[in-house]
This record gives sequence, C-alpha cells and structure tokens, in this order.
Amino acid sequence: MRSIAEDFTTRARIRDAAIGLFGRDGFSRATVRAVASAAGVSPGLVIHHFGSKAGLREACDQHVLAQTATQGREKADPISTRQLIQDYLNHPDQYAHEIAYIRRSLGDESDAGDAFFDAVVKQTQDIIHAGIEAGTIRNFADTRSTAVVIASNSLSMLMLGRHLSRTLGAVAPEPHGIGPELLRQLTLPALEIYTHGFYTDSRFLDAARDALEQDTTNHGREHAP
Amino acid sequence: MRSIAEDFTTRARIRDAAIGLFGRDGFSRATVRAVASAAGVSPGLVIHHFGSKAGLREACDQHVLAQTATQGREKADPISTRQLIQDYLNHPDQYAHEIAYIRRSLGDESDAGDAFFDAVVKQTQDIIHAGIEAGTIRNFADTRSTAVVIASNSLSMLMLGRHLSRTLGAVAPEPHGIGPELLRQLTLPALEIYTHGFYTDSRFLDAARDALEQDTTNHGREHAP
DNA sequence: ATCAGCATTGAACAACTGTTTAGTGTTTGA
DNA sequence: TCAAACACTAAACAGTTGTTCAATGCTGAT
Repeated sequence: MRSIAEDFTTRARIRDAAIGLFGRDGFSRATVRAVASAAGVSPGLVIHHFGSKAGLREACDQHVLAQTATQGREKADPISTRQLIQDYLNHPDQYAHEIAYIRRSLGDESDAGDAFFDAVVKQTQDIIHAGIEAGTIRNFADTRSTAVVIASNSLSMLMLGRHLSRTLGAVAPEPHGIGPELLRQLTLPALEIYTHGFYTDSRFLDAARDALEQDTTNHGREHAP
Repeated sequence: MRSIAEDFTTRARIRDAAIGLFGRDGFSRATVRAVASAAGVSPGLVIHHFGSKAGLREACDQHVLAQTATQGREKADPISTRQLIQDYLNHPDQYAHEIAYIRRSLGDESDAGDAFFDAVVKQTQDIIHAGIEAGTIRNFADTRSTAVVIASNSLSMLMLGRHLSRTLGAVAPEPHGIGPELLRQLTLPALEIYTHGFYTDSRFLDAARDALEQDTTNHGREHAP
C-alpha cells in the first residue's frame, strides 16, 4: 500500500524517529536528544542534517503531508475520512505514527496542521458534491459549512481517540488510541445519526433558524439590554 | 453568572495566571517563570504556594473542574454541550481561559481531561434518555455509544475551533478560537444533519451493518489471507 | 595513493528549566 | 510587646535544553 520505496538513509531514520516521538510526546516535550537516541545517533548529527529542531519539524511536516496527500484521493465514498481511517487500520502499525503526528499538528498551532485540515475539508466537500449529484447525499444549501461540520466530526475521533477508547473500554493502540475495536463500536451509531438523524422532528432546527434570523441585527454585540 | 465570589488572594492570582498560560501555551511550554511574571510575583512564590509545577497544575485542574461542573447541570435541552458553549459565549472573556485550559487537558494526557470528557458523555447520555422519553430524540438502541458520538462531535468544536474559524473566515477570539460568528455559521448545518440526516437513504448504514456482521468471526485479527 | 567532501561523534557551551535556600519584611495571636 | 508564623524576594543550584565545534573516520573521484 505504501507506494514510495522505503528510505534507509540515516537522515530518513532520524526523521522517522522524530515523527514517532513528536506524535507521541508533542513537539516541545520530545527532545533532540531523545530523537537522536531513538535513531541510534548523536544529537549533533540531528542538527547537522536538519539545521535545527524547527528544521527537523519542518521536514517531518513535509514528509507526513506527502505521505497522506497521496492517499484516498479518488475515493467517491462518503464519510471518506472515516473510510480513510479504516484503511489505515488495515495496516495499523504502518500509519500509526503519522496519525499521531497529525493529531499533534492539528492541536498545536502549525502550518502542517492547517494544510491537513484544509485538505480534509476540501476532500469532504468534493465528496458531498459528488454524493448530491449521485443522489446519495442530501442536497445541502451550504455545502462548505456542511463539509466543515462533517470534517470536524470525523477528525474529532482523531483528536479524542484516547478518550473514546477509554470510555468505551476498547483496546487503545499506541500512540493514538484508535483501534479496530473502537471503530467497530462507533460506526453504526454514527451512521445511524447520519442516516436517520438525531432528533425525531425539525423542532430544534426551526427554533434555531428563528433565533438566528432574529439575531441578524445583533452582529457581534451580545448583551442586549 | 459566576456564582463563587472572586478570590483576590495572591494564591488565586497565581492560579488564574497559570490557567491562562497553560491554556494558551500548553503545560510544558508555559514556564513557572512566565506564570510568576504574569501574576506579578517571583518564581519562588509559585513553588511556595503550590509545592511544584505539577502541584500548580493540579490546583488548576481542580479549580477549572469545579468551575465547569456546576454549570448546565439541569438543562434538559439536547446538544447541551453546544448550548453550554453558547452560554459561555454570552460572557466570552469570562470563561475563555477555562475553555482553552480544558482543550489542553483533553489533548494532553490528564486526569482532569478524562474527568471532563466523562462528564460531558454522561450529561449527553442523560439528555438522550430524557429526549427519548419526551419523544424529541430518536430511540437509539445503544444510547451510550450514541452519547459518545454526539459528545465527540460537540467537543470537536472545542478541539478544532482554531481551524474552524480559520477556514470559515470567522473572527477567532483568543485563546481558543471559538467566537459567536463561528457558532452562527455552524449551528444550522449541524442541526440540519442532526434533524434530517446526512444521507438520503439507509444504503450506507445497511452496508456497514452487513459488513460488521460478517466481521464478527474476525475479532482482532486483520489481515485475513 | 591522495585528497576533497561527506557523515558522524564527544565534549563543551550558553540559555533555560524547576526548585532550593537564606533572608526580609509583615501579620497575628498570646 | 514579643515571638512565631506567614508571604515574599533575590540569588543561586543542578539538571536539561538546543546548538556549536573541533576532531575523526569514511567514501569516492582523480
């Protein structure tokens, strides 16, 4: 499945070790020394190859983005992020580090995280357009906002994987906490909501619509007297 | 709205400064010296009052949990987490620090984050039960898993607020990025999905159900030959 | 064989980290 | 009024951090 041939250079080994540690411990907690040790190399060599810790991180950003960008581009299935994660889980250990890394990038202010989020939203919006045309997805007025909501919901599993596994008592694979057992437990409840909805009728939707229409005079200000 | 009388002791000032910096920069990036400086105090005094940086964090955990636990306990409305955030946004600056702090706690392995997540799930499940009884929420077979999904979706706004504001071009209040403008843009699309669903029919749900039933012989193992 | 250009290391450096300590006022209770 | 307890600071300490540097080995072209 991994299309690019494995890179066995020392530089690549350092970078992969960094991806692993950055993903597991976060960028500030993971030290250059720990990365060097994990790669079986001296701290000086890490700097020699990447200039600085920031440079190392940038190289990791680029590599992880390149790895994930090629994935699942042409899939027409909806909730493709979930499908994508499913794919990952067919080769759990192979992509586990990248998943954890992306989670850190999304949480911590980062250009790579921004790029990844935007890519997921764009991909989701494409899927929605295709689904509307095919008649499988409802014809939403604002496909962009809808895509943002769907993407955000999907990515919440990535951000909260540890908690989901914890409360559902599922096996939580290191370092991201998202395992097959978790997906098996959450797929149906999520699809249930996405298929038949959460509410029985449009009461809450209508109420919100009214409230928001009233609110148009009140942009920005909150405490109306 | 804030029930507990403001605490002006130096200890409380240090704790509040720590909540602000921990929430904005994360626990490892925020230093004892930065907290002390923000509180207008010497680093030694921070340790004098809280024993250690870990002790300071524990005090922050307790305080933030106590602040949020009293909120929105008896609300019967569904998607109460979103409502809760709405409430917060009526007093944006007042709870902004706590929101950012909880976001960090949820991302970073932490007992306080665990407790908060569990509280949100429990509250969501209570709301689902009440809604089913009242006939406003569909009668889900597995209310616990459904509650986990809904809670996760709701918290995605907290975890990804910065990205949501960014891609939607909304004003992103520091330090958590969730503002009234963002909520106004996302409320209807989210409620739309929760009311009428995302798909036009049960095709995907049925397919997933079949796939999962077939999969029962394959627990744990993945690469079937 | 030789030399240039690398990859690589070990040791050191300066800055920063959490924490300690000794000391100084300031409050408080007997 | 006195002394004990407390709030607080400045300085220093030891450990960790990212980074530098001189030295060493190695490889490949000449």
